[in-house]
Amino acid sequence: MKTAVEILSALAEPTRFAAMRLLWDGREHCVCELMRELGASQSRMSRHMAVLRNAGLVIDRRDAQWVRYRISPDLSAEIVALLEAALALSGKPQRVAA
Amino acid sequence: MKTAVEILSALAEPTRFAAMRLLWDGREHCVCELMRELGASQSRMSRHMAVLRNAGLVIDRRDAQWVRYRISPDLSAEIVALLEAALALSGKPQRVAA
DNA sequence: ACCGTACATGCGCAAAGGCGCATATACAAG
DNA sequence: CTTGTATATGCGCCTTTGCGCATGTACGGT
Repeated sequence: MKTAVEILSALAEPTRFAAMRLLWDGREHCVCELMRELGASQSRMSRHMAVLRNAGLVIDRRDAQWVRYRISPDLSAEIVALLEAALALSGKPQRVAA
Repeated sequence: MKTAVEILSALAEPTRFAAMRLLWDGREHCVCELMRELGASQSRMSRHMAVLRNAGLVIDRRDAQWVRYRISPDLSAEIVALLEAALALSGKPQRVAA
């Protein structure tokens, strides 16, 4: 059982959030691709993906040398709504209250 | 301008998240009330509220000895959607992917 | 068997975050 | 002006977190 705070913590990091954005296309992405796209080192990317996996947000699958990550197919509707809201937010940084 | 990660970071802490839940009724709440409800010390509560304020999620108003906090009235629809999704999540902890 | 690619992880370090304690500030009341 | 209540903040401490480096592991190809 993952709490809301656990989910939010997993998302509250730039590299992880960017990875979720990339994975949000629903397709599989290997770590090497995420590394390249996000300009992250190998160990760094691997650890961040482990955090997202532990949060239940993504799943991984071994495919030959590669490990393919994708958005967990078992996400609840509530979590999907949270992710959609967060990703919608990222495009347009918010003006602070007047 | 607040980024999605900044918003998520502000929410990714149990006391702050709980405070947002309390404030979500739209009314004003003084720090002393939040302290009592959440079982937090005075300095702790004060600092957490400062984080939420800096994230643009709440605003404060001095009223005699008290400082009344409330949800910022200037939240974008996107942030409101994020908060609603997060708060909806908190009631029902999520089962991890099978 | 050896090598190359892809990924995970132990280790140590440095930075950030959360906390308590004490103190400072703001305000009301007497 | 002093006292009491409410809130903010400087300071130091400790824990957590993110990172690089090196190494371990998994797999395919030769």
